[in-house]
Amino acid sequence: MEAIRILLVDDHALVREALAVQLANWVEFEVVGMAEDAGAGLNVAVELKPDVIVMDIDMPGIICFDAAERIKSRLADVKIIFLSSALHDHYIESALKAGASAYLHKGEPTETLAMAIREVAAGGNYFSDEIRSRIVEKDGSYSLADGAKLRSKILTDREIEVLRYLARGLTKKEIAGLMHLSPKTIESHSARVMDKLDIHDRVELARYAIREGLIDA
Amino acid sequence: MEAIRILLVDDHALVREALAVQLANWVEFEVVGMAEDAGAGLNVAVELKPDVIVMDIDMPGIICFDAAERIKSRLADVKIIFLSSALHDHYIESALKAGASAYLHKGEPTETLAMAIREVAAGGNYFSDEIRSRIVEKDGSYSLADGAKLRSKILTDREIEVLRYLARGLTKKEIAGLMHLSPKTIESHSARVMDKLDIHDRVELARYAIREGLIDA
DNA sequence: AGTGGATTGGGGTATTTACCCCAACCCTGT
DNA sequence: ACAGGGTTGGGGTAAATACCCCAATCCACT
Repeated sequence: MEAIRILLVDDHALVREALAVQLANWVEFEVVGMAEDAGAGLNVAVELKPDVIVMDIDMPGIICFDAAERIKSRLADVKIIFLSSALHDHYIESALKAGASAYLHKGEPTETLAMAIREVAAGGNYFSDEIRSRIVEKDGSYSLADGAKLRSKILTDREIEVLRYLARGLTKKEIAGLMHLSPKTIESHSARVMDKLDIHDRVELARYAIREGLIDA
Repeated sequence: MEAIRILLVDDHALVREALAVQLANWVEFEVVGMAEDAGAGLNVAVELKPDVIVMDIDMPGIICFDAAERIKSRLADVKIIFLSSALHDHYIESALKAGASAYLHKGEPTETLAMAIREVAAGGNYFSDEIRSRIVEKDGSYSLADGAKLRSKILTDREIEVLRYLARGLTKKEIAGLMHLSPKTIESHSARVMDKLDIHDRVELARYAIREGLIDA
């Protein structure tokens, strides 16, 4: 049996190395490369063509989902496993949209990660229990269940764009300038975002955006 | 030579186990226990009396500094090493006040952690370069340098209290009600906080409070 | 062809914020 | 005894926010 070739992506050298050593306990795994951010992960991935990419998401925004999507478009066969300490619906949804084969909590023991790797390498999926209860399968692809969608009420692209500016403390006038729109339009988007999220002031909005990983604190 | 007995505290099972395996590469280290949060760490520490405690700080507020302080008061000889992916002045200051012997960034390679462990076990200290530039030594104990203190300007108790409410999105009127004070007083505190921190809107204030661990996102 | 959602924008208003001024009071340290 | 910092509050103003109303455009879906 051939080894499952693994690429690790995590911005913490300590965690990265530690995971690599851990996975070396399984003879069927071979960690062929590591990268310290999603961008580097993309480059290394196309170069090494691993079977499975284990990608840590937590800190620096949503670029990892972006990178994952681009990786999948170039290497259709690669399986992506997301590791996270947060289980926000937005993360889960983005991961699923990016074509993740697995999503698991960092709190799980290494055995679970090993199982997930074997599972996805064989063409399957793995999702932690808390996540499985929030997603639905359809034609072999997964998406957020409606219940969860209601919780992470679906914001449109434009709304999310405005939300990110709002949550960084820009005034509506400033945002209007940046987006080449009327302040009144920003006002409209802002009001609809607040309505959808049932949030009624900017501070709560900012905290929401931080929790959902839309911006850093 | 006797082994250095180590206790690992990290809320991610994956990271915890991975670190343990990593440290097993050094014969002079013995990981005698692990805990998944600061509270459990306190209990395990008094039970096992390790030489060194490696404690991860990132997520759940400031309890770890609290726990660290209590551990130090019960086991004066134990050395505490903090791991963090953030280098906020408030964290550093809290860690130093709690009696940390080392503080290092998670981005460092495992060798650096090993070095730090050896160093503190021998009675020394270890701080990453970025940190060493921000702290000063005095009579064997360390504290934040004035420059850094200027950046994390010293807020009074009352100011911090008001800041925490402000950062949670309460209006000044609501805060005044909660604290049995005039809205004008809250206004005064708020203005002084913004002045000291050189922050000019509530959203930035909230993000500051979240970064500093004063509130959760 | 027509419905609906997304995007864009305007009018108006009440509340809240940020910022300026000022001044008591109390407590602590010299 | 006196200075200085912390805490408490007031008056006033300009800006920003939250929230209500409404409507034109455009694009996709059936």
